[in-house]
Amino acid sequence: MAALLKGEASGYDLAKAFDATVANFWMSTPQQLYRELDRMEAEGLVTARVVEQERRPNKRLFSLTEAGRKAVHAYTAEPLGKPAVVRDELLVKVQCLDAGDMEAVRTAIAERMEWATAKLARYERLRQRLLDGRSEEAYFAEAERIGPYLTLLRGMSFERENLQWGDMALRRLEQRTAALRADG
Amino acid sequence: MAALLKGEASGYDLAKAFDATVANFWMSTPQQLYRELDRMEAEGLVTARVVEQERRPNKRLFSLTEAGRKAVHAYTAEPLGKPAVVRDELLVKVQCLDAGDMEAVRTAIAERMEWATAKLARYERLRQRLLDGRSEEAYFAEAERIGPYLTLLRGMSFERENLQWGDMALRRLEQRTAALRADG
DNA sequence: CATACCTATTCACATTTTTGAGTATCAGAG
DNA sequence: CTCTGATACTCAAAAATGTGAATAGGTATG
Repeated sequence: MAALLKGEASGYDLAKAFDATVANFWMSTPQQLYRELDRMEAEGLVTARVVEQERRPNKRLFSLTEAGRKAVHAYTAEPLGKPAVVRDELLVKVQCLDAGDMEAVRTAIAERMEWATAKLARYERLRQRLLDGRSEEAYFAEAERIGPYLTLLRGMSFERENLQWGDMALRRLEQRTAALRADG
Repeated sequence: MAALLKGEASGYDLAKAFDATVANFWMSTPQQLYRELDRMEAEGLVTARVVEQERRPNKRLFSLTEAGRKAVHAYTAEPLGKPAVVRDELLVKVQCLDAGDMEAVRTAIAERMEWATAKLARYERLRQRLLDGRSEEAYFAEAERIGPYLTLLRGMSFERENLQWGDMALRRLEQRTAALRADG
């Protein structure tokens, strides 16, 4: 979770930033964040600074300590435990499609595609903001941090794949129902 | 979990079949399977049939009941709760790459690529087994069940994307270290 | 003939994740 | 002036998941 601390931020800020940037490969609820932050504070990896706000509830701004920075470094160095965890209900439905409600599955795929389109658009906006007018080449050469950009690209390619696959699947299903109808 | 019951099978069989076919979008431990099977038996969605084996421990063969079949149908019809859950440690490391151990992250990406290659090969073998000599066109037209084939294709495109992205990322990182060295 | 791994399942426990609410303040809409 | 919604958290409890080992016979390897 230390992944998200590249600047000072409140738990609330993080929860939102999460959605925008890392939701792609890691999901989380606010509760989890706060718990982790508390834990990390106890371990001395982050420090909290309470900011009194006149017209808002107080918030705690967290920042990485030297120890935290080291922990991040150590984390990246250690071998990765598991390859990846994917859990996609849509694909479960597609898997049982032949014994299930074909029409509903089709709708579900279409919905997923819409959703992917929207996400792709958001990613693209974020990407343009990161690039800030520069070419990708220039960005990779100049930018301070390229990690987030690389993960963003992975998220984009994932959503594009979703779209392509969905398109293919819908076409195939249509062909099939047409063929089956013709067959009797 | 009802997703995997298209034929009679023991818990052990399922656990293995899982790895081969659905591990792609759903992960599970044996315990979870057995627990779910017990639960589903209690709910009447599956029936168990004990098979005595001379030279092996006895096993219970499960099959879907009519109620189970209906439950599957109902499941595919209901709207999907969450889009998907991805949780990839590699991308977390890539995200912190700039504050972490660049060399280690590079190794991790390379490892992931090897792993993806292996997985792709297994998927391809499975695909050939499903096609069984037929063309894809023919398969979609004739086959009894196309759901598993569609999810398999999704798994394959996912791994291919992993490879492409990894390749790109490694190239960029190399370029960058070269550029930074030249810069001082 | 010892060793290790495969079948087939179960148990107990630990950890994680999710769910759903509760607290409190302020801004803007109607 | 009330109501909704955003900010900024916290708590308790349930549900799901994962860990690690125990059991117990069989089969293949050296």
